[in-house]
Amino acid sequence: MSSALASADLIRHAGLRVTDSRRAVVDALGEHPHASADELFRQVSARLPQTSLQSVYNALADFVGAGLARQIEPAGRPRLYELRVSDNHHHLVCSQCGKVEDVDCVVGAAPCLAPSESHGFAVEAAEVTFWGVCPDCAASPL
Amino acid sequence: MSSALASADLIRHAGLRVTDSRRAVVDALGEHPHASADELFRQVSARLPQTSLQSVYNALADFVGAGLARQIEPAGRPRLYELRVSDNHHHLVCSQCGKVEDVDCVVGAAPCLAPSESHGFAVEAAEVTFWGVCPDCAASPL
DNA sequence: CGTTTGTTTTGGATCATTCAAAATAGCGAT
DNA sequence: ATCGCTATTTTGAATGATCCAAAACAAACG
Repeated sequence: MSSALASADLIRHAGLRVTDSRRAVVDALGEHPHASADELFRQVSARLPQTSLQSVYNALADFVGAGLARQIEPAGRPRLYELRVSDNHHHLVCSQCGKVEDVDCVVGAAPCLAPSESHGFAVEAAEVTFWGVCPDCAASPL
Repeated sequence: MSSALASADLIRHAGLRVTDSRRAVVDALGEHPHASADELFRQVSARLPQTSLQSVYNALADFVGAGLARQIEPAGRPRLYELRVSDNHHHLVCSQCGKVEDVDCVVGAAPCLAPSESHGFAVEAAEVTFWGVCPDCAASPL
């Protein structure tokens, strides 16, 4: 398997020490993009039972700090993490089940980065969240 | 003063009973758009000391339910409330001090509502948050 | 003015996240 | 291979924002 090596390299190249729990978190994130700390903890626990939730939080914070992961925070939901960091994409969230899909930047280049009035702010980023109902939830009315 | 009357009307027309604390919350929201429950509680307490934080939460939840107020939730910050509900505008948040400004819908009508791929979702809304540094924070480096 | 029903209060619970100190383990140098 | 330095993990507890539920209270209608 090359994925074990790959995750180690990702971590090392980010300037972090390679540990079992960090590898497990990276792997879990690869299999479950848009997962919460808690979901990742459950995934990691399956293979590395001694890992603590706190370690998952630590790893995620380190990854975000090192630019290896990004976090998103849909309103009213726990923070989610993803490995896709190199591009500026947005998210589509199911308002019923919380499922998240990636959405490429909407209108071409960077109109996302141009509010009509900037109130003197030095605008650094624009975050777009689309809310809707996913196919599964549309099919099974509550 | 007409504002006391105005807030009562707003509340009544939303189908809610008019109470001192609700009026106080509406008034505080008028003076402090984009305020958190806690900030509003402090404002309200100044004039109505017996009011509880829970009542402010209750009032805000009722307002949101009745379409009188809207809530926004900038990542990593407590929920904020605003009375401006009739239009679909967005927000510009200072990443340092948290100050929030309104921004009218960016690209004209509703391109905000058109993600490039919708993954089969029935898209209902788009939420845009611009992050930047406000003039005050730019002037006074930490 | 009394009744009904919605609202407020009080006190506590919950969830996600963070803090801090002690124990442990990478990994570069020996 | 081992040492030692320092980063990381663990453990246990704390925090902040929000919500829940039952009892006391009050607005609005007749």
